[in-house]
Amino acid sequence: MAPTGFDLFSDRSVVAMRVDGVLKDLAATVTGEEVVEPVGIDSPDGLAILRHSTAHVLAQAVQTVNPEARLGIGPPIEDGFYYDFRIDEPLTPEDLKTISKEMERIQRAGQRFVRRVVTEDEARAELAAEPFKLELIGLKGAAADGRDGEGVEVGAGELTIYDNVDPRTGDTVWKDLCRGPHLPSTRMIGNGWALQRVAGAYWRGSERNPQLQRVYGTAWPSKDELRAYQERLEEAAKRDHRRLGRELDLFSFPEEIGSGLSVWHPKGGIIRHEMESHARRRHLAEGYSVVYTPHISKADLFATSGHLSTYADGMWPPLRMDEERDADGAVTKAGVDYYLKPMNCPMHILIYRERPRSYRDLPLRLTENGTVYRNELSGALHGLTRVRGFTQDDAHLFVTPEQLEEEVAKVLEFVLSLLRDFGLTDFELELSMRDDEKSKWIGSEAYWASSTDALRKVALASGLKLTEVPGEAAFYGPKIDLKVRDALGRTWQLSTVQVDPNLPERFGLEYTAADGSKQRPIMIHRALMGSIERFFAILLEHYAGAFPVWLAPVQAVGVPIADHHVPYLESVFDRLRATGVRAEVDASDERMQKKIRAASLQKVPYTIIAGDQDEAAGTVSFRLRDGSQDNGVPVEEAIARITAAIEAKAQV
RNA sequence: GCCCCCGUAGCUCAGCCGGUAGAGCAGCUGUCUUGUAAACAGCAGGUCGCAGGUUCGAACCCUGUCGGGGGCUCCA
Repeated sequence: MAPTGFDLFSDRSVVAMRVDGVLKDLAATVTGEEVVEPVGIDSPDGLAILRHSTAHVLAQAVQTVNPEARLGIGPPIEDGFYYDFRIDEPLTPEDLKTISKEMERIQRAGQRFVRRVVTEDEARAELAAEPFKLELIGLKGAAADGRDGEGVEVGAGELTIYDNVDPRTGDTVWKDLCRGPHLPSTRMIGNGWALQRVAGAYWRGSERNPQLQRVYGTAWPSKDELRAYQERLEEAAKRDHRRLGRELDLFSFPEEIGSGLSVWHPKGGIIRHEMESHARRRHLAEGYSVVYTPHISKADLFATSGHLSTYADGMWPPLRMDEERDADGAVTKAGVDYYLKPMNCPMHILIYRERPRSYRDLPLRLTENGTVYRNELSGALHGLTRVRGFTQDDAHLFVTPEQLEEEVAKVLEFVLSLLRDFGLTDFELELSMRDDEKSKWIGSEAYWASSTDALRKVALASGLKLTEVPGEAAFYGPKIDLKVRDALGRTWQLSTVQVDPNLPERFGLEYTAADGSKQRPIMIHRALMGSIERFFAILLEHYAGAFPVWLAPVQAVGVPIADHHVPYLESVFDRLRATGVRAEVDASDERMQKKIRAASLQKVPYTIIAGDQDEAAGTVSFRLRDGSQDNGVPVEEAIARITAAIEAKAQV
């Protein structure tokens, strides 16, 4: 008899195997000809299998508790799994407890996951009560027919059903259409899992389809790993910028103003001001010109740019100006529609077009922190990262085709350098290109080839990790996106550099070349932080509120040991403030311990303490955010230390 | 926009089956003057998001609406 994975691997942490590169259940047989590798539960594949099997147990539990529940899909995802159900009554947190109990019961029963190959007709008969599964069978059938190009590989495989078999009776207690593989038994799931929440999700991701109830869960090889994961979530929650924004009094979203529209409090305002003014100084040094444009414009501008035809849904509704009506309400004079701007580029283009341009003017680099308004879906709004009004640190560079590559290189170098100033260091690039689906793209083959090539060269020269993604380009040109990894290891897409010959075309932009001919410039769209609000949120979470000294809203707080030390501390702090340090003495009627605690909760970089000893010696005592002390520092040195840290953009 | 959950003092939260609200912190006022994360006492603070409805009576039940959260969707 041919051996199975169970014969080959006795180690209990092996949950599946890879046979000639294909994942299989341990129960599968091998001939001895293949290359067979064990899949440990700790490996990425093993974890996915664990989570997938847990999702199955969830589904079985839901159908046990509520036999009316119909099954959607239940795949493993990062850190966990989900399963979608159609249930008439919405699931409550109480239901999750009941379901968890049932899942534990299924685990204890030690049901075996048994793979069974079925024909399409058999599958349809067995799953007649599961409309969504039938739909999946139909999709797979279509793929097998070769009608869907990418389905060939998938379609070549068989339809399989996994039976959950009671080991004592040998009865099949539950089954599900599934490709597998699975753990050998429900018992191997262990106790490292938890159900997390319920959410709505459209069937197969389309809002035209019915909305199902999705149960999210997480699963790990052990309870300890589950706890560690839960602690990571708690740590992330503590850093949530919405929470820190409130605790540190940085910004808010007054209901009276409207959803997704932020106001910046003094402490948030000073941080943002420092960020913006530093960036602006560097832009000026880099040959950019600062421009300002209004927040609204007549509809024509966005008709010319094309935004109104392709993006009207994402724009705020128009404001109608100067319309006149008679007593009956009939229009006697047509009004003009104005729109809040969703992008700055059309206005920058108008600045370019304001006078004839020569090749000597190029590259022309226009930059603006331009506030734009987009009508985001209410359900998509999220703190500062997804809002309806935000400020782009936008730039539009007008170049000759010959200048494109060199200019893109300079932009990328500049972007990286400026992001490093903010303490971000871990970057990756993504090059979005066209694919072969010709109808989607405008512009010549030669243009795509040369511009994509220019971006690729620049990206490779940066030495950063580069991923090429065909098909992801804008319809008019390729782009480079820059992703950054934060202190928690999460990646954020920040900067983007896009090549665009389309808008210059639409607006008929020209420059006079050296030979006197009229030529069309190419435009480079470039956002660096992207949205300043979102960038701020990312930095806030990256630093957990403990900003580097130059960004900290209050850089030093003075804590007198007793009231009569206030004048001495004030004399030191007067000098600090004179050098531009944001420094305040806490002269309130509180215990010094409490003042230290307050400064600490506000994440102030330097707490400066002085009592009799310091006053007598002409020194102060430092307390840093990590609780460390440096006592008896001469005033002169203390001031130098703080100003040096600000100057160096140091973290302390 | 869709589904589910939530909305009580500046913040965090309590308020059993309907009987018109309570704590801690923060604030203010006093007392105490103290070497590295919370002194003590007192005072003040809410038409329970808003608008309707049911009821003798609503923070609590119903409807709508605004706002928030988790997802889905979208992201030129």
